[in-house]
Amino acid sequence: MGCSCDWQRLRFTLDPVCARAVRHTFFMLFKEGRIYRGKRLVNWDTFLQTAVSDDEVFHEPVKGHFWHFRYPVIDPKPGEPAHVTIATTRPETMLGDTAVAVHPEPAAALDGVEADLNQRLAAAPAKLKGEIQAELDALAERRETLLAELVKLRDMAADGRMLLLPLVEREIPLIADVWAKPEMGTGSVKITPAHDPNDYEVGLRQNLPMINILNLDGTLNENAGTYQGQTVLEARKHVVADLDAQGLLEDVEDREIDLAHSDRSKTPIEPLLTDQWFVKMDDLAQTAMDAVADGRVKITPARYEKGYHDWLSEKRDWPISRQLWWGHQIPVWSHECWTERERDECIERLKKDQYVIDGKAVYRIDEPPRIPGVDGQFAKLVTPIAVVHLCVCPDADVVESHFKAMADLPEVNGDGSPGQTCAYWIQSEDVLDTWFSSALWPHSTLGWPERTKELEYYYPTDLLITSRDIITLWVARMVLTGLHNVGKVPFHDVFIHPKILDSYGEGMSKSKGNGVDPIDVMEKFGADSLRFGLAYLTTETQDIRLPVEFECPHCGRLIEQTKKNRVLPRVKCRECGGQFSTQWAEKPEDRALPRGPVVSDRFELARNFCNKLWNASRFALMNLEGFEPGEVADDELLVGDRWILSRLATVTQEVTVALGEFRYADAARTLYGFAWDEFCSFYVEMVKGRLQDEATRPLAQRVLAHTLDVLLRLLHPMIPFLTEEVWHQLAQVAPRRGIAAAEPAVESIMVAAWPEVDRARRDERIESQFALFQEVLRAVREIRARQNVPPKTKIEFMVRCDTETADLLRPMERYFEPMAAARPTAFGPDVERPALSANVTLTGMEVFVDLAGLIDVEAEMTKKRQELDKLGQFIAAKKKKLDNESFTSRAPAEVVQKERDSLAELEETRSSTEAALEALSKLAD
RNA sequence: GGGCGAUUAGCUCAGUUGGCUAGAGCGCCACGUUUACACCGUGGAUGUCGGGGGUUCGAGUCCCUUAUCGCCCA
Repeated sequence: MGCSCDWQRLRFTLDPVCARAVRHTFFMLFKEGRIYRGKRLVNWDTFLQTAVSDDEVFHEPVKGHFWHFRYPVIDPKPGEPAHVTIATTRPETMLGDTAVAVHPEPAAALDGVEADLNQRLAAAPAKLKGEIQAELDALAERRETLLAELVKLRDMAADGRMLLLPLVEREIPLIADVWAKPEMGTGSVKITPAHDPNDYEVGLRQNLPMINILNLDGTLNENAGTYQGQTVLEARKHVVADLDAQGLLEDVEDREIDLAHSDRSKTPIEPLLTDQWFVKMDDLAQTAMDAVADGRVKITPARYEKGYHDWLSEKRDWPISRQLWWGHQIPVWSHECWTERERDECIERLKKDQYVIDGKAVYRIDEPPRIPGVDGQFAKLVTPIAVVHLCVCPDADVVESHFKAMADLPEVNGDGSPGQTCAYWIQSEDVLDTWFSSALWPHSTLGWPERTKELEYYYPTDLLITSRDIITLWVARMVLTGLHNVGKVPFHDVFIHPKILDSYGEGMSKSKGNGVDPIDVMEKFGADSLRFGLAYLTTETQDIRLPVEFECPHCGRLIEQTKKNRVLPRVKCRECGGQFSTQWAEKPEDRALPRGPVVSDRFELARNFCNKLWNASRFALMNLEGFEPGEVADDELLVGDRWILSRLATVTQEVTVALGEFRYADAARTLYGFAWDEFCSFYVEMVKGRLQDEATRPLAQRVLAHTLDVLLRLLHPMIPFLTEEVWHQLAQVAPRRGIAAAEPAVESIMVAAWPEVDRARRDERIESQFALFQEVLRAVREIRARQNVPPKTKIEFMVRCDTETADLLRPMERYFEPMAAARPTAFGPDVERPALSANVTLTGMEVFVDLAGLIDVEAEMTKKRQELDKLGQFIAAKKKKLDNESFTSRAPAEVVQKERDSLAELEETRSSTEAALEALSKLAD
């Protein structure tokens, strides 16, 4: 795409330079106590035996059951129920239950739900009212039958009643927690903190034990007692049967369950509680918030700052462990201590270690909380009494090998007899979240922690351009690590670009197959078109639709891209029946087919523009033969020259400002309009004649070469290849160029200076003079088209206007011939309307084309009537506005005056149009 | 559920601080290959600015509300 990458300094986050920065950062954070180990539920794929991220999980409804079980109450008091009934879709998880919850305020909770439903009922369309009413009825019923029971249970919970978990024979508490929804199920809910995300939250709130019953392969572990070794589904069957046998199965409902599946293995996900490493975010997050709040980092468009702040202000700790086979392995070595003596000896040894004393190795002791109430019970909890974690300084390899060697040290028992090898340091098998190394990118790539000259020179960088879904994952973390490690923000500006959607308004993704392969676009339209096309699309909005079609390589016809065909490796053309391959073609027989490229209007626009620019450049180069550089004196310049130079200065200004504010689409659109509608359509056309004449040629060449030179430089960021090529060709004919002073051009446009705004060239008078000319030219062309006068037939015209306007138009006389095959015969106030003529009335001007023998009176009269009709409407609207007292008295004076002037002009136009119509009707008679 | 964005011509999009007789490209219609360009030129047709309310002399633009769609977070 023509990106100017620094190919001399390639980096990959896993290479030694970046890896060192990762180790260094981890060590520092560990030493500062910002890294700790904690529990977290992950999506566990039991088939692949790996954790998968949330976006690799899809939900699919499957047929299942809702089983209602009774848990016996231990020592119920008189009047209290002997059982609590819970309902579950995953019976086997009851083996890991550590509580049953009821709502602390069941009546109030039901009131809330009811109020909510009533509100929805009032607002709902008629066809949904029935459904909501049914829900309300069910709720009322529930209030009758269940509420008293729930209140009783809540009181029992407050009184500390325990339940006996069946099969496992474990005592578990009845607790009050808002997670229990009185409107759902039985109103009581079993709590399995190690196997359900919501229950996990409850477990944290209520300080419940978390019992993991699952092995990594999806079979049950020793905590499941007699069910150990069974798969989840086997255990489910047996648990249900055993509870049934004990008379504890109350009911079974059929139910659709929204089950999470792994995208990769397509097997159901098991939520699993695992040990993970976290980075504490409290003050780190604050530094990143401050950097944006005080403007050291500016996010564009500004609305994205809100998301950045909201996310950071939650200060949620950053889980950095990933269970993947690749990545930076977490540089922590752990030792599990199963006895207090073992723990104490391990710590003693570390305290005396020279590396620890020198601060080159740091350790932390994790003492998992002893689980209350379940010790000695059926569930034997395999938890060491302490785990010592060691992190070593990455700078000295010896430190690491020193501790690695400890693994082999024989432990000596207190009585001097040899014991087992205990100081066994095991490195975590997990790897770091890729965002951990990516977060360091702005400084790790420059050699940090070394104070390299690259770091000195390039850091902080200027601008990061990225996608909005990555603001929190990446941008925030780069800011925070940059501040932590280097002490300075990594960049001053962040520009968030819009996202391209397909014709259905959906984001592009690999699984949907609706992505557009940029290689396809480049092969079909060229790299410049892709780049300019994208710049043209880069507006301030957040999404852009890019509908694409397949182009049949056999017949060239366009085939709509549908949800069906966009994922196919080969597509058959409906028109010609020919088959072609797509970006998904992998099999040799598919790849052998001709490729059907994906095309879009958006890239056609860009391609056409590049083509136009190329042809205009070609014209210029052809006509620069014999070019001689030379200073251009102001008084030599013609109106056309002054005009294009004035416009060039304005456009340079606009584009420079737009790029500075990241308004890429504005810059692209401005340049598109200038290059096509002004440079090509007017300047090039006007200069043609002058280039044929030896006397006028040198000056015209100098202005043309200069204008092209500046235009190329302005377009170069968006059209790098074409502009570079033209730049070189221009250097062949005009190695020295420029209008103020001819200077040698640099060898590549890549290193050419950005054009400076030549303010002195900006000339409003010239621009309005030129606008007059353009208006008259358009009028003449319009009459020709309207009257069907063949393009080659020369016509004559005259303009009635005031003398001032006539003076402005007269120097442009010569351009009407080449541009409209027309010759002006008179300008000024004395111009009389020719007998046989068509006219166009402009503000302050009337253009007459003498059409003796050519005129189609009827067509002309129709046109005039249409014009009068429209004018009448405009005049009526203006009059109404000006008759409105409150407008004339309250609107600013200049606005009112503007309206008055405009009304006067419209009325003038109307009277001359009426006169023209009258003259025509006389002719018709 | 919360946040952000979109809704303007058949399609894809512009429209700065309210002053608009609402623009562009593609597509459409008519004419035209004049020696840079048919990936072109000239001209033309096309809009209740999603719906409803409000503020204002004046609303595509500001406020409220509602609908539909998309994205992010829970």
